[in-house]
Amino acid sequence: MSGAPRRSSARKSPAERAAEIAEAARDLALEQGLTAVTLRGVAARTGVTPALVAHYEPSMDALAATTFASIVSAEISEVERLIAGLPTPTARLAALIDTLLDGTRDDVTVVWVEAWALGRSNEQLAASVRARMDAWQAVVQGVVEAGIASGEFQATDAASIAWQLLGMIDGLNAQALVRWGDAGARGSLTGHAVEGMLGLARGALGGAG
Amino acid sequence: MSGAPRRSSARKSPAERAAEIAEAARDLALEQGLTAVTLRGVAARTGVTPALVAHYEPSMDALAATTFASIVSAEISEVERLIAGLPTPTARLAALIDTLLDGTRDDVTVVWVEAWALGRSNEQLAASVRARMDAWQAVVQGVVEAGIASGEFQATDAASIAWQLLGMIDGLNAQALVRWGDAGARGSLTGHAVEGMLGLARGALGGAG
DNA sequence: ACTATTATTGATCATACGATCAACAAGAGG
DNA sequence: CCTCTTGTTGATCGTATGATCAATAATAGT
Repeated sequence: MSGAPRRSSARKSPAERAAEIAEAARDLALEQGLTAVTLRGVAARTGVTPALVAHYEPSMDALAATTFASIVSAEISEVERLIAGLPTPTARLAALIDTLLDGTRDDVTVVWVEAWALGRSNEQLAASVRARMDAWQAVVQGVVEAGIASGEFQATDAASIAWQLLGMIDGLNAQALVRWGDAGARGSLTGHAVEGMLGLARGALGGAG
Repeated sequence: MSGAPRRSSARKSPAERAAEIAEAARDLALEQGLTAVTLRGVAARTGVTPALVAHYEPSMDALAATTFASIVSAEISEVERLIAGLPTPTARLAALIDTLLDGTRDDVTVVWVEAWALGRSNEQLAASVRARMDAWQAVVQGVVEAGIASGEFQATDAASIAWQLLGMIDGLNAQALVRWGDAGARGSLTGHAVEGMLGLARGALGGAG
């Protein structure tokens, strides 16, 4: 008799419930894309009513924006942690390229591509996309600047190079989304391309990982 | 009195009407994105009833796919025509990169980005995207192969290089969609990157256009 | 123990989407 | 001029979305 289905979800503190909703939205976005972050979808995943989700979130546009921010921020932190231990800018850049192109983050790529598309009708999301792009660029720019300072890289405009590299990575990952099959030589060719931008000798970035 | 609004649209031959609908869908996609290619949207633009559009198109998924194919095919033909007159593979590659990154095709870029996103729930569109990507890749690969044959380019895997270059271009254009403001150095940096891939001397691709 | 607060629900509204079908009307063929 | 074909419409169905609001129930405070 103890298993009698409770009609209403257990009452929780606002902070706890808000965290639950945010987590449900995040998981949903990673599994099925930002498009799946819907009022009813998030509600079902959290185990509550659509009305409660609406009660906690100002609007679904806003939830999409914060969900995107949460996912990408985590990605950035993860990569920062990964390259922090490496000794030289060259090694850090090679590792960054390698990990971002190894195909283990396709779920995040889906979120990026959808965010670009949805951003055209969701201004909050668009703003969040711009902010996260800036954050990514800052990370890459930092590595490039360090390489210039140490004399490893022959270049002047670290900011533009960072944008260029991110564009390459995003484009290749987006392609792989549709063309999963030849994820092969992505890494090493990108390495050669970056060597060209940085005035490095061929193979300086170590080819594929 | 002659201006009495006719209740029904003038009757036309199926071929003519089908062409009207296709054109309306195309224009709509270029102006507002593939998402705007809706039953009611296309109908309003054509000046007919939603039911008539449904009568001519097997499904809206199919219309999205053919509309995408139409737009991208036109883009490919245009670029092919543009580079056909140039003397060397180096000049053709430089012109190709330059025209695809000059920002005059942002409407097509929107269609591409939306197609990547929508393709996840529209299998016909996804197939169309794959086909058009292959077509683009064939064009670029042809130029690269010619450059290898003539000895201008130092490379072996023309196919992979073509994919890499297209990925770079797509990614940079997608970025520019959100970050329109610094469209500046895209071109020349991409040139240096490609020089790196092809074993060319720095500046061989002529820098920015 | 009683009350005030508020987390939570059920019902409902308005909108937009794709799709179908009987009925109408414009033109073609005899 | 009449009839048959068919391009075209109006109405309608089913679904999915975001959003709002009065009512309920569980907790916190006294």
